Amino acid sequence: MSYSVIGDLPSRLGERVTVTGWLTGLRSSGKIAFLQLRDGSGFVQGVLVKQEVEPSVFTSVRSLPQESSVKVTGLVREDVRSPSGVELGVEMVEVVSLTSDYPISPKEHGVDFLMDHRHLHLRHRAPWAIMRIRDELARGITDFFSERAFLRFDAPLFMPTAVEGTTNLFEIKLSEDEQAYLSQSGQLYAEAGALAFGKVYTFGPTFRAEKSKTRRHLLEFWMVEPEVAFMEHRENMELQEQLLVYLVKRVVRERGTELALLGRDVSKLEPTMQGDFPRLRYDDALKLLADKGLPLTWGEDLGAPHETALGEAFDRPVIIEAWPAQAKAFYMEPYPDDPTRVKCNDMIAPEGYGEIIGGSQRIHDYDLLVKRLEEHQLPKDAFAWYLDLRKFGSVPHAGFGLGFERTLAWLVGARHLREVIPFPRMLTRLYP
RNA sequence: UCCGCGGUAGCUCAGUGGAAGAGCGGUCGGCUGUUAACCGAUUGGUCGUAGGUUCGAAUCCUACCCGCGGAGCCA
Repeated sequence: MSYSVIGDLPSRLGERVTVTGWLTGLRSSGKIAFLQLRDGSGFVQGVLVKQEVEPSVFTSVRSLPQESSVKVTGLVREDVRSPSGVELGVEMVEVVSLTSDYPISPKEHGVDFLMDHRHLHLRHRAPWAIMRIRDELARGITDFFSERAFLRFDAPLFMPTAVEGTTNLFEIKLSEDEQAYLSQSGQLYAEAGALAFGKVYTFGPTFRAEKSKTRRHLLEFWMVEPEVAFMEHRENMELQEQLLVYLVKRVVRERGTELALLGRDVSKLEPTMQGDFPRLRYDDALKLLADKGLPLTWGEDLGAPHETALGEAFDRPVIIEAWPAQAKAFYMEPYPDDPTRVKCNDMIAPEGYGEIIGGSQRIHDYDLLVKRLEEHQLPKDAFAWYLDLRKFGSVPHAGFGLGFERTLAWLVGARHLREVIPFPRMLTRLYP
């Protein structure tokens, strides 16, 4: 026997089908029962009329608890009252497994309760819609780069040393006298990849041991890090903009049902689809912030309120470029006419979602990079291989890192990053 | 690490010194088109933990634990 998929039912009007899935809810009166069914591909309502089936079938179905697993056979028919336009006229219900005391009722629940039951919560509508959009976004990323002849290049997760300073790293004890750290960025390895393959990108998990308890932080999150040989600062920003435009267009086009289910106001994403992201130099950003009553001294990094203010000042992502060298990482290429600034940029999402991209042109001069390592008191031995990239056929190159969950949270309008990853890892959350 | 808020029924919460409550969920019954259905009945408690004040503490005080939001830092 072959089973049908709920998501396909609108195209199968008039057919007798059997769907497999779970009962998300049930309402009944003395003579009619409504079964809310879910199979992962979508949702459909089954209608069971008492006088059309065996009396015992009606009685047993009426008392099925929420989340019982079932196989339901019936006729697919049109109904204007259904959100998907179709419902299932139920003829037979086979119970696969009865459930009792399912903890998530169809009423309001708190965050902590839902996260304690995340393994079950994922079955419900909002997580369902978000995970389908997450999948679309991930495939959008691989398609975007694949279409542009980038090689997917997987960076290691165990690292011998820090990429940018030793704080905020999770330590892993390999043996009594050897330790490693969980990767906080695959960038350095992506640079090796760029010099081997021209255009590469990494896409994988990243770890930051920051004591941050905010809606914009996870201990474990996914990052996309493209790196391109012979690409410089300006092209780097163009690539970032193209990627964002592509991803937003794709998600809006392919996942409209899910965005609607989440109540996302898609009109807020339209400006982004037009491209043409505003670009501010760091100094201009400072002026804009001062006008908004958020003054900063030159050289300081932006704080959360500054980021929010900048993000809210525009209807699409805003790029902040040409930062003071002192506020940025050691590997960033300085401007030749002004070594106090580096060729880098952040991209800040609108609607208060904060920084979603950090990118830069990397230093390709051997001596300058050695000098920077010394200035930042980083161990030169550990970076010997990284210096080799500047010793053997060094070229200008650039890249960036895109925070996958932050981008996704913005697209779906999530209140917190923990909503957009299947099992969030936070300071206070390792279970389930 | 710091600042603010919170912890009462399975869930969401009210109760701020005088008899532990409501809605939802569960259970039983009713209802032929429900959309978080509705109606009736019923079930349900270590008031975060420990100590203190008081004739009397969910309520006031102290300490601790846990969670939520934010800051710093970052994507």
